[in-house]
Amino acid sequence: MELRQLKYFLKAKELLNFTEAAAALYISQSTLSQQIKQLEDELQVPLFNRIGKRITLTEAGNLFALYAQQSVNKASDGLQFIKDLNNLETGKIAIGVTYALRHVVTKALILFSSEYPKIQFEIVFGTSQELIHKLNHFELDVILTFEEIASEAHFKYRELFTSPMALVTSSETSLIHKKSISLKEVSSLPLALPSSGFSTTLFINKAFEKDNLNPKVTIEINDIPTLLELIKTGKWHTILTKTTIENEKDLHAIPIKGQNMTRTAMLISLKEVYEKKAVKAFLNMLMENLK
Amino acid sequence: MELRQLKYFLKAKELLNFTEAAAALYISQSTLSQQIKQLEDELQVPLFNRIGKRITLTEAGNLFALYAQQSVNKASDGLQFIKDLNNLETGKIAIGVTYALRHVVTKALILFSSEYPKIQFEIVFGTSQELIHKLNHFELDVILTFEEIASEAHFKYRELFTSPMALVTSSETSLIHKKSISLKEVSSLPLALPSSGFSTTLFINKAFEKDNLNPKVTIEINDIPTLLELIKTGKWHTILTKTTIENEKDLHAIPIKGQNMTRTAMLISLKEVYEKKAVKAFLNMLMENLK
DNA sequence: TATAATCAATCGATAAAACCGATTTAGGAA
DNA sequence: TTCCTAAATCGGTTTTATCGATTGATTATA
Repeated sequence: MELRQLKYFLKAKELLNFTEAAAALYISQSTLSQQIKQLEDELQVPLFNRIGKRITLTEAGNLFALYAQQSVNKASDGLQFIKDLNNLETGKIAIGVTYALRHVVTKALILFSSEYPKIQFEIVFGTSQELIHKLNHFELDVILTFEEIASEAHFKYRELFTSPMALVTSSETSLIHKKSISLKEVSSLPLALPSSGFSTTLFINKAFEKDNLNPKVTIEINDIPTLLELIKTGKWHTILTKTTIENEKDLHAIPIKGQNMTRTAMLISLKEVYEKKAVKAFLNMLMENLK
Repeated sequence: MELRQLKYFLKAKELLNFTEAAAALYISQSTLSQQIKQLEDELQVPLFNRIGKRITLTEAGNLFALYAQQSVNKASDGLQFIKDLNNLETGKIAIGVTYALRHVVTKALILFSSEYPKIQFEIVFGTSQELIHKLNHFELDVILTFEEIASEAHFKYRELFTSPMALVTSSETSLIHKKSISLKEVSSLPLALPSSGFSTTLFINKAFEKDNLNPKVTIEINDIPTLLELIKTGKWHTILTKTTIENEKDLHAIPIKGQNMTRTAMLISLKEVYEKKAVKAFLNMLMENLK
């Protein structure tokens, strides 16, 4: 039993005339006869009565038609659904973002959703490690994060922009007039940093180590909004990429001096996994929006 | 898109391993690869990600699988349904009966229903002409009636039994002691007959004509139960086949003398129309029951 | 009533395609 | 590295879907 045969049968049922049905199907009458016969052989029951040159449906034919129609419909529904998927009329995008890049995503998200309102989103915030783990387990389509120390062969990397590492401080402190600040100066300030799992912390700790500096880290915290809350009190300072506090009114970012004190924001996805049409479109819009 | 391909795809989806799926489907891995590829080409989207030697489902694959599964299911449901039909676990039998033969049908009906309780029945009582009309319009599978004057080529006839024409009279009348009665005697009695559309009436009127007799028909009526009601009063007599009043307690049948005074009960069906399994089984049981 | 037209079935031939085995390619394991 | 394994690819074979022509039978019509 094949969909082809079911379609032939349904057309023959509709027209109750093999010759016309064959014409409507763009096949020869001979072919139609044979395919119907084959279907009947498989079901071991005639679907049509052959009364002289006329045909009528048998009971079996009439009842079987219901199932045949549904089978054909489901298949064509599936085809239609895939087409919708390609036209961005359905589908889901799962994005992982490190907190530092949340503004980049939200801006693109708002724009994209107004153009393709039917596309669903799942946004996952987390550390780079967490997100990469999810990416490897096919739970995410793409992640937005800063460059990794070691690049992996099965990932596809797309650079977005660079952002300097910066001392983040309350707008109220006396530091805000400085154009830039050295790592040594930073190390003497009371610091509250993201937990060691965060890539920014990993990155900056390496820099301190290299310069043999001992920063005064009094707080480690794994939630950035809470961290920013603390910084706003003026009692602590922290170190983040400048992008992270782009839209924060009460905070100020002072770039840190040094050659390697900039980081590159990247898109990371799996090289060999088919990239959904919707994801492609979203990423294009996101990158376009950065220019 | 063919059911074959959908089945292949679903098996591959289930095992996530082309080699194993091919083995489970009793086809070569090469064939499976090709058929999946063909399906993907038609949908214009990959269903599987090929990550090294592993495969995983794409979003499209995962969503399409729902439709594929339903399409396959509907087709196999159809097949199963037809099998049930052949096993008499479903289906409908439409029988036309002339009133005279109702006991024959009801007896078989009760017996058959206890063996095949899932089979539906539609019983249509009517005159031979009415029933034959319905038979020709495929509204009935088979009819039970007495032999027709003219047999038609596109009908299939099966004889059941013969039954004498009889004068039917109330059990109270003085006639009940007679073993038989002549047509001439009958013609002198007050008669209530079925309407002229009934084959029994057509039949007996021809016999009267042949013998140049003028029967005293005071009532014609097209409903047999009402007719019998009238006969029970003893005021009238009627002429029916003996079978007609088989189970009537208050009535008595006296066979009419003469060579052609018996009628043959028959099954009539359409020659070139497929006879349902259920109908076959029912008619077998009916005929078996007459022995 | 003969004749023509029509329709489904059948036949033989052809083109299409499903399928297989062998080979290639490449990832993953030892 | 080398071996093992899984999917893709290639070339050839078998199967089958398809066609055109014909047959057989029914219906319409002249």
